[in-house]
Amino acid sequence: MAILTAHERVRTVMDVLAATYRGRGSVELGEPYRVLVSTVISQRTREEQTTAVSKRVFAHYPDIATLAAAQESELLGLLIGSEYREAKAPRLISMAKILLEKHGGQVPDDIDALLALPGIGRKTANCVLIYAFNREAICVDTHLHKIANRLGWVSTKTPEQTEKALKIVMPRDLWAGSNRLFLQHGRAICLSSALPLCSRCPLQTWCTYAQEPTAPQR
DNA sequence: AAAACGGGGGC
DNA sequence: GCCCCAGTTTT
Repeated sequence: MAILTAHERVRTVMDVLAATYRGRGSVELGEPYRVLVSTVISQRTREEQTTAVSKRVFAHYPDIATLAAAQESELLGLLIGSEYREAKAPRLISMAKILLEKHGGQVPDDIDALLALPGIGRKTANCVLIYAFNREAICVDTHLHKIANRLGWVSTKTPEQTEKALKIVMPRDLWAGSNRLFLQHGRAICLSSALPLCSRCPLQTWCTYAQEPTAPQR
């Protein structure tokens, strides 16, 4: 029996995920402004809420210039349903102003420029690189961090360490699509709580957590 | 590295 | 009422 490389093992598991969550493994590109803003809205926020809130926000502020000129109180109202909206509202407006003043009204496609924007951390910056600019990046959210550790692919404390470790273990062509795939799996099966639904999980045979559950990782 | 931030929806 | 959730920033 052939010995599988780490890349081959990871690919096998992600093929199963892609088959389980049809369509979730492919990357659909969007307009950079919309990707950036909807990704900020999505921070700590469920997908359904994100969709509804984003729709409202874009109806009022269709581009960077209109967002930069927004009244904070109005934006705050539109953001109801998105977590931490009181922090997000002023940051989104100041972000839009910075994009106008320092980036020629464009969303930068550079990780460091993105990280320098208010309210943009590593997770959001990588999401923008992936969904706005089709770059090969890994967007590590709580689900990917948790599941990569449970599967035994990495053994890391922070999302940044996970990103670095995954770039070694995961074949490059799977990086970008891993985001949606693991999000879907994390909210359906591999729950953050102490009781992930391992008995229903298609990855059991490859998973160290399913074989020996330990404290949940978030 | 850990704590603070902070609120809507589902049960 | 209680618990959970596509993070970022500050200590």
